[in-house]
Amino acid sequence: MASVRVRFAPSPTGPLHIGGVRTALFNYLFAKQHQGSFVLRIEDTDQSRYVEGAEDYIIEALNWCGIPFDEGPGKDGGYGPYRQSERQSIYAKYAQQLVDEGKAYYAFDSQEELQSLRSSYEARGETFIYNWHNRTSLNNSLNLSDEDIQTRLDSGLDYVIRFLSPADRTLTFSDVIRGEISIDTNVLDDKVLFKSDGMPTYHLANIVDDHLMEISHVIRGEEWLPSLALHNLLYEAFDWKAPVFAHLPLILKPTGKGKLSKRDGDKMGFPVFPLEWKDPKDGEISRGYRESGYFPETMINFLALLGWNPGSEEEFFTLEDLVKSFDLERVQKGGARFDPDKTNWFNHHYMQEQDVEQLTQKFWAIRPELEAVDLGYIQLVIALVQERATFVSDLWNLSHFFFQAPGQFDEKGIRKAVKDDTGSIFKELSEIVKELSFDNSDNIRTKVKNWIGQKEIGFGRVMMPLRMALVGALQGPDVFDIMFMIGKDESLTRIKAFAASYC
RNA sequence: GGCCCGUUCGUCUAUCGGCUAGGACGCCAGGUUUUCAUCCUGGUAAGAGGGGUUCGAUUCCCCUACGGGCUACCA
Repeated sequence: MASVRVRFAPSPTGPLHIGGVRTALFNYLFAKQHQGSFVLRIEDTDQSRYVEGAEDYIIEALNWCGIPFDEGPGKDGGYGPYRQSERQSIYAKYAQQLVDEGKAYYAFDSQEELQSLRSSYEARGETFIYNWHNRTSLNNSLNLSDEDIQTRLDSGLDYVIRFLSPADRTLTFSDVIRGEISIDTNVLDDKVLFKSDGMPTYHLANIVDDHLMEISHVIRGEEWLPSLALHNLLYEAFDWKAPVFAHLPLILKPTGKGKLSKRDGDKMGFPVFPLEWKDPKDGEISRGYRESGYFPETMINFLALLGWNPGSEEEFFTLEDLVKSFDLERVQKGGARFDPDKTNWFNHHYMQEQDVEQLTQKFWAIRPELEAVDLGYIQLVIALVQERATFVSDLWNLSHFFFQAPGQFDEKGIRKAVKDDTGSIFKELSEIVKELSFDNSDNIRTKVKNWIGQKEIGFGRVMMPLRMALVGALQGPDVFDIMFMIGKDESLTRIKAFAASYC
């Protein structure tokens, strides 16, 4: 049995968006599951759309997600080079072969001519299609003598090579996800295979490279479905065995119409790119999942479940789990709306799985005010608030009072917590706390609770203002854990400061 | 407009002719937390419409509607 080889073939025209990441992920999973190879091929045949830095971005994004390629730029697996711009010399030969065999032809129509033809058709409410019904009246080699063709070629006239689409055939081909698809070749156009700038179009380069790179399965986005007929016809024309095809559904906007776009993220406040991206042209910055505090595990998990499901009720999948469970045939046919809420829910889950020590490091790294604080102390704090956080950036809001006295006090909390007798209660409480051993939080808890019990004033009368004094708001972990952490002196200081301002 | 693909709770989805249509996110309620969050429990909510086929259709077929993609010398 031939080995499995799949490829992810993005065009370096900008940052990779999460739809692209998912395509890469599904390719990766399929390859690993079959002990196959995951190839990265850069489809940069359109020089005008090339964007500086996009290729590096793609590679970094795959690495961050934990789905590195086995073969690709800088990682030769014997099928390189992996940038189509570096394979330019290969394509002309194949285009020429099709011309020689009468399966393709030279076309000399200028882009302006074609444009005006399209416009005039459109004005009549029709669509211009360059194919069997008009190719004999257009400016191409089908209508010229061999000498005329040669003269034109020799004169350096611009030309493209177009595929000669067959007429009156009904093509049927299969897709792993969608089953059988059929199409009438009469509606196909004579696609340009080779451009006048000497570069192949996507269609030619794609087929030639997939063949030469011995790609066994093509897993790509649904936007390529309409090209499947052409691609099959090309395999047939070259007499090559076509790979197995699988077309993935698209990722749609959370609300409204259409596929997910960069603008949706800006508008609704979530990233659509794995990594932050700065546009080299206008300097515009697009948010990235990494920079926004999402874990790679989150990315992988939510993308995997967008359009695929295991058939069980499990929701949490690591990359290793996915390699085992993934099944192309269980991929959804319809497009899936992206759900930012569920993505955050996944991140909360993976936050809980984070190693406390590493989490402490990450937290410490983004909070300059913690520079001089003992890491062991920070780690104890993190352990106390980790379950409440969704992002690393949440941690400060959840824990600042462990490191510094509250700078301001929540007004609503004050109204709720402070009563007429709060001042006298705090006075007495301070005396009690002064005598307490702060060896552990249980001791503080027991003693203070006993005292409240004896006083018969109700727990809320003490606990609420105490929390306000310590935290600055009616929130946070257990009050006695906080007291234990910040220590006796600091606890007393905060109680005193609070009493001075609010009692 | 033409071609192709699709259509189960608001969202992601299970169901491969026979169920009170299941789960998750969100939302709501209750419990825990004498706070907030987490967490736990419960609730809310769906088969686009119309025809067939069948003893029986969410499931198979057709039509319509709606959604999506493509329709470049872009990928």
